Amino acid sequence: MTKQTDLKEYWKNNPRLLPSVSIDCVTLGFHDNQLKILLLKYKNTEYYALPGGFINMDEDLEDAAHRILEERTGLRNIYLEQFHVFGSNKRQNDNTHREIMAGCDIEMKPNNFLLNRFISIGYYALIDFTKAIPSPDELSDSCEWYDLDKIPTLMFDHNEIFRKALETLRLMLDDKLIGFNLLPETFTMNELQNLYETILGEKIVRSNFQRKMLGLGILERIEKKMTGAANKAPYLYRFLGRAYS
Amino acid sequence: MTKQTDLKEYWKNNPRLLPSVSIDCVTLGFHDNQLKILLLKYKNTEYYALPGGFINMDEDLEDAAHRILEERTGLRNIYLEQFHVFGSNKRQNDNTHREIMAGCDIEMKPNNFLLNRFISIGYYALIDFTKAIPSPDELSDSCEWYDLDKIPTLMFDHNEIFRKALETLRLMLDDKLIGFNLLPETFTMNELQNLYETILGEKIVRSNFQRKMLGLGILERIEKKMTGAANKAPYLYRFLGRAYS
DNA sequence: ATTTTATTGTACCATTTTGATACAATAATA
DNA sequence: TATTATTGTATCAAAATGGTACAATAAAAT
Repeated sequence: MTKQTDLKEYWKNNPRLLPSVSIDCVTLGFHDNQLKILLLKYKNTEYYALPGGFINMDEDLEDAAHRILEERTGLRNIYLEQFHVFGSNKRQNDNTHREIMAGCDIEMKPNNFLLNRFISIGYYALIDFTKAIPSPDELSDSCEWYDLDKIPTLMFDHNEIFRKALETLRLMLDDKLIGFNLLPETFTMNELQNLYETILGEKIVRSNFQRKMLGLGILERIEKKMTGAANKAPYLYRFLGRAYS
Repeated sequence: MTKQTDLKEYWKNNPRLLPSVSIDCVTLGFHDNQLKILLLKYKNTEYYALPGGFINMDEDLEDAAHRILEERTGLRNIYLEQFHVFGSNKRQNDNTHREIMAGCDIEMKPNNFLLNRFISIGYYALIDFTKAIPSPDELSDSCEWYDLDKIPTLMFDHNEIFRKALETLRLMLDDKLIGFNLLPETFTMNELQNLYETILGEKIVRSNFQRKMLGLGILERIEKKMTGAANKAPYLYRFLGRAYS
């Protein structure tokens, strides 16, 4: 499915995919003290979108989400969580689909698979920015990180999907200790705090944050990190909780 | 679709429903200090199931869930919340479907709609037990309340769906103040506490619970309720939060 | 009519958690 | 050696929570 002719054949015919159901992924990474989201831009259009895809006929929903994310990031065993299903009857737009396909020189017959109604299952993925290798799919010419405050207008209801993902993430952050999935193996307390502040969108008092985190008993203190800065060197920490799959 | 012949026609043919997607509802009520769940039993079988259904081609997902619940309870404007999608590839069993249909004297052709793969979107519904009028669907001969600790083995993955619903409900109880949907218009503090204890599965110290609930500023104190018991009469309260739709 | 009983509403105190400030320690620089 | 910026931790006040106590009271018992 890498060659253009194969691609055309694939999307012209109705492939063996589970009808009516799609997956959209809100894929978050953390870099330069900023939360970033991975977005696609379709070839020869101004349409931005969340990475997404469909479910193979014999594929578990969960597996499909992992497969889709692996194709966009190169990463396996990503931390992925379902957060909502978007099922409005009018969430799609046939013309948009046609323009996207036209951008790839693919003609859509009226009975094309994509022109059916789809509900979309939203997953959010928390990944280690340093390990991901974003790569566009066959229909898009870019797959890039965007700052959360610079998200462009997205296709269909994808902006709403993002909003709901962030809302859920904020709700679950303390409860499930999932923030660590966004950091590399080792990190300083300051990096962890910046992550929390960015996700929650509010400042936290440094000493209290440190007390809380250390009190959870989930951090292993490693050696000090000599940053080269003219001040006391911070410790590095490692997250002791189970690695999520 | 009330007569038997219509029913047969309906299920024999592939109706205009959104393929691959079903809805299952964990419908909870509170009565006699017990949480109850609404379950169906299919005609002439030993199969118990959550009330569920399908989505019409032009129907919003949310609307479909409300419609399905209205058919089983007679209630509109139920408090309904999506909590998870169940999408394992092997969650269904064709023989079970055939037995259920056989119990209704309906023959299933190999290409019958029901024999396709479905993912199921789980909703939990919190309803006022006193207002609901449970009524079975065309395929079942009973639609009844069961105590949570007396739930029989359910069809497919419905026991897991229930478990996940309860887990989500516990998580959301304090955060979203949704428990009130399970009570009638007015209630005593004791009834409210019993509800919380039942959902959370643990005892709460009475005075602290009262302090917490009154402190939220969401309860209006009405007149006293003369229970006829030989003790101080409790106040009745009304929930001041917005009524959920 | 008075006492008894069970439950309610609330006060009270001890403990824990949280919010905010202060300060000694320290890696690099001046 | 002093300076600077940041870190790790201590400390204190305020708020929230857990637990006990007790007066109030509706109906039943005496």
